[in-house]
Amino acid sequence: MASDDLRATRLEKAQQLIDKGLTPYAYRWDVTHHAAELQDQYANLTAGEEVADVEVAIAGRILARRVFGKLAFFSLQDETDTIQLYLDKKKIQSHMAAVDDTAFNTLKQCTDVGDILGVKGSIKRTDKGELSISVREYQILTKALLPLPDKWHGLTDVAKRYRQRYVDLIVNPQVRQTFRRRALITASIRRYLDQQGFIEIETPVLQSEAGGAEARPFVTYHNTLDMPLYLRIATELHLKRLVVGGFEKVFELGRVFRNEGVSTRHNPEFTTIELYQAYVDYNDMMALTEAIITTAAQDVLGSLKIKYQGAEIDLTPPWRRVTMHEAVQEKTGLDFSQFTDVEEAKEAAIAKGITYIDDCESIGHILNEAFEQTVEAMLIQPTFIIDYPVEISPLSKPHRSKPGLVERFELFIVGRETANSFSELTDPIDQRQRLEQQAAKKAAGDVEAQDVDEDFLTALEYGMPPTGGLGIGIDRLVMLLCDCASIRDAIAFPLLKPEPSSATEESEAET
RNA sequence: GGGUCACUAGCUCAAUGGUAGAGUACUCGGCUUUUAACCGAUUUGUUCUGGGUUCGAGUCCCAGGUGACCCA
Repeated sequence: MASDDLRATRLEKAQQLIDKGLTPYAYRWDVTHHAAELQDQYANLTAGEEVADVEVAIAGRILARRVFGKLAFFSLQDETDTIQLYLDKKKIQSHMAAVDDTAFNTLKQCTDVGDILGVKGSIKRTDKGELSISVREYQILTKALLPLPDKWHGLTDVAKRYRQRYVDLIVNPQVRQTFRRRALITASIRRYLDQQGFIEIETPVLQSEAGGAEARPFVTYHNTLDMPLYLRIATELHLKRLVVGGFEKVFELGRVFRNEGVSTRHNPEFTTIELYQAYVDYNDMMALTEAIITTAAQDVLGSLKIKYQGAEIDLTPPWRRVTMHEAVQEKTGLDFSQFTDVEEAKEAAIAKGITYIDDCESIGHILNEAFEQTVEAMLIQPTFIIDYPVEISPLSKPHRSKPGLVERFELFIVGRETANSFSELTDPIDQRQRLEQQAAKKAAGDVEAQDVDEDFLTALEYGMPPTGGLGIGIDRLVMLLCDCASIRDAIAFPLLKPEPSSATEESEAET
């Protein structure tokens, strides 16, 4: 096959290096500069000008080769940027005679696009205006055996980009930028919370009961304890135990796992931050949500006016606050607070075109369906939807003035739920009843309902201070701030089905 | 879960049911200011998989795989 031919050619070149007493896989290279530094430092160097009395050393991957008889130009890419190498035969041969008396030929014959090269040299800007390193010495640090994708068209096959993210990262600079920004976003959030006096405490991923959210968990098994375990679906119940224990500002930024479908907005493992602050309520959490997200946007993008998939989003606080009832009434004309009977509410909703509500067992559930179907996608600018029905909020404190509702909000940006928060339910008796209702739904076959977490209830009986809690979907925040259309663009290694060929190899290996 | 679309050389893509092609990459030769370098030459295939229709299938039909988009 042709790919094997290409590989064989490169293996042959690696052997040629060995035959010359060189190695295709070096041990180290002293790097003094990065490409971006040099581009910046010599930005004012004019075309044709040289700075011969410096020596810089950089290393990176060869992205392009333009080879002439006694001169060559390579483009070298390191983590920061690319820079051109000016490779003059005479200069290289005179400096490298001791190592390889045919050093320029070796460079021409044994290097390929994709190889990793270390170079030392001085600085010049060529007559054509390209900043270059005028190379005195080089070393092939790593010989690549596989060719990079087409230099002009790049790698566009979406499946291949996700499966071979390393190739995607090499050839698509904007992908590197996304993951650099992702790291800046999480660092910004941690820094801000640290400044506010929060501490991060890690809670268990493996749990005997998966609670804190309505979702189907992954199941695993502990051999020596001989018991099933669940991968956490939320960090909520353990962080609240820490509040009971006396931590007043606590959070965890980490991975949770939900055994559900994959889409442009869902990956089975995703990252959330949950934080809990004693002695405050959901109003304080709205202010904190604004602060965390605007700080991250400023730190990463330097602006609160951002573009997402062509839409202008203005993150300047304060963000609009509207109750779920008002939002639904605005779109449908239905005032769900007027209904007293489930069937009556159902008929009214169906008349307005709301579908899939046959199984709804409460007015609150119908309201939520109406919200998801008519309002959610319209919430492009940041909007807090507040005051949810108690039936869909088993962990929130009852609203202090609106019966049937809880003190809860969700933040929507570009039509997507981005944060979820409530005044936490601290009454252990009420909490027990709500969890028992969940358990009854689970017993009736609802795979997303939670179990009664007895130890959590015990903790509440020792007394939890009034507490505001907040969860933010980090992947969705990264999507927003990095302009990613799919959650897979915000996750370095999203979950994919194994390729068919590797699956058959595995089944063969079993025997 | 349902619908639509895609899958051809390492990469990006062509090909009325009638000999599978181009660009790029690779290989060889030339070249000291290129930057998608250029010029000349050679080479590159499980057309996603398995069936079927047909004298003949990359193309039409059926089933499956993987993915994208939309809907739930």
